[in-house]
Amino acid sequence: MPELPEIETVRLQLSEVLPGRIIERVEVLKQKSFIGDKQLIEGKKVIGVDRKAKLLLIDIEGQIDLAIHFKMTGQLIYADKNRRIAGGHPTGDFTGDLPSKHTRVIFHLDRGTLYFNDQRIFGWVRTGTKEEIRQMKFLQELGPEPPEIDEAEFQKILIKIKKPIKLALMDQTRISGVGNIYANDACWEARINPRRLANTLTRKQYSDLYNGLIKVLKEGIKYGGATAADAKYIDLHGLGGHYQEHFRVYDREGEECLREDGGIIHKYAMGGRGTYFCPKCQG
DNA sequence: TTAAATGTTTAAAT
DNA sequence: CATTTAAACATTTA
Repeated sequence: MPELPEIETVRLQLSEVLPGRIIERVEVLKQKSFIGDKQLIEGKKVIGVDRKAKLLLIDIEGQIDLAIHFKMTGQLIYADKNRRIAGGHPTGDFTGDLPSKHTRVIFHLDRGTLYFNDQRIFGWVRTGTKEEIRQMKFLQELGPEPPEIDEAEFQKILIKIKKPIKLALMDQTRISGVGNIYANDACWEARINPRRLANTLTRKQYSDLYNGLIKVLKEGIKYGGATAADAKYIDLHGLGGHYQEHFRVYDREGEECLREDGGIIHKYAMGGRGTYFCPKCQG
């Protein structure tokens, strides 16, 4: 569930258990999922857990970072004899036997175990010195994330982009952290058609969009991110977030618009991603 | 059987 | 060269 609120939720949860732990051994089950030298972190202590947009950064003693990108289906599960903390793409792996068939990397800790699972193998785990990680192309090209830019800066960035507003919001090199769910919901909040070109909004629309985006991102974090609606087994164990119960338009095709204007949420593909909107209030 | 899935990454086109 | 679009990546589920 890789979007800023979901990764932030994972960060907050892991911050409760990882600091102070020693990574005794790293077991790589899928070579494609691991980049770098595992010996850089073996035997080292975890200092803290940070995040940059959708990238999770685990701070390791000795100026080392462990960067983890979830992409579409990555998940991180911490398990010890007392509890299990899971975040990322919601699947039965959260509560089933570990390692599962999707486990790609296992971090054996002095107390507990951290599993990196990734169904589609798009995600990656990477080790490096803090400098090496900072120099990564991905981080170098990342734009600012919404909470750290104000309304004026937000407008300044978007007015230079000549593509549909929803795609502009999802362009990580311009604005980072926003993915498909929150881009869809932010457009609804601001009553803007997702297809509208980013450089053609009115002053008020930039303002509404900025506020709408901040609102849905904050709400996403508040509810612990989104978890697939069909992941009941996860809710039963208290391992899932609840933003999905507050979706404005995402995954609501055919349902009534929340504004009670009688609109029915439509869905179509734009940029290869599901795009949802209400033809009445986002016409 | 075909389509789609919370994201980049790379190649191609403009 | 900078910007935008399309395909690719690999697997599972509807």
